[in-house]
Amino acid sequence: MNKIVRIYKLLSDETRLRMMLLIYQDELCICQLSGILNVPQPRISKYLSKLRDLELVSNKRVGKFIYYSLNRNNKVLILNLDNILNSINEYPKILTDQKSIKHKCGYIPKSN
Amino acid sequence: MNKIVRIYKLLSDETRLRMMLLIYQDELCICQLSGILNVPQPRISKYLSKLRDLELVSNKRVGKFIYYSLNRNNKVLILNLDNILNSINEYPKILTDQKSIKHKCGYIPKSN
DNA sequence: TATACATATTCCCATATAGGCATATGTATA
DNA sequence: TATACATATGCCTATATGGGAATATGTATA
Repeated sequence: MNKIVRIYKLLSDETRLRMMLLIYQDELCICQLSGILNVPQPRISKYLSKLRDLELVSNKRVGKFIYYSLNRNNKVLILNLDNILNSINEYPKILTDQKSIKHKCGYIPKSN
Repeated sequence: MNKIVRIYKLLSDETRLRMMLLIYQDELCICQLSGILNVPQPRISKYLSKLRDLELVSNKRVGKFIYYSLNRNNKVLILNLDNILNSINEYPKILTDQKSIKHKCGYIPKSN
């Protein structure tokens, strides 16, 4: 039960949850996440490292940037994120976050 | 997002999660939960009070005993508990807990 | 109404945790 | 190879949090 409990713990913080939803939809670099969520870079970096510990994210480097995205291999996580997205109208912040993804920072679309 | 985040927080502790699964299946009094989970009574009582804060449990008094059960009105909570029960074989502890419900303490079955 | 038992709450402390700041590491480019 | 920028990590502190022990509250019954 260790893993599932740790996943719930990661979900139990609003900013981190918003971040997870962002990289569930798109691959984003830390500077983008930092900008969208208005949170200092080291904090984003630490959040991501916790996700890495549980193998819930992948990243790829493109030049100076490292693009993070959420893995789809964990049922509990996906179940919960999908559930939120399906009721996105109940979560205005999430809606706003999703809208502010486009064209920021050094963003390079997925086609790369 | 406050409520959903608080629910994840409640789910993010193994003992509390086990307790929630128990009262999702049956109405149980605190002494039973204390016995099954091997956790002191005041702690169980505190766990339940957090669930009460979010209106996730109901209780009814029968003499000296107070029987608690989980409400079914919160989608996120039910989604996650059902998910665990559907994969119960991955969680041997939960399986054991469910089996140890019967005939303990002053248990009075639901027919009351 | 005294006693026993179930549950709730208060108080207190040890521990964990989050988050800031500084800095290290890695990469591109002038 | 020096500089600039993106990201990761280490260190430190304030704060939150969990949990224990004691005790209060509520109920039944002798």
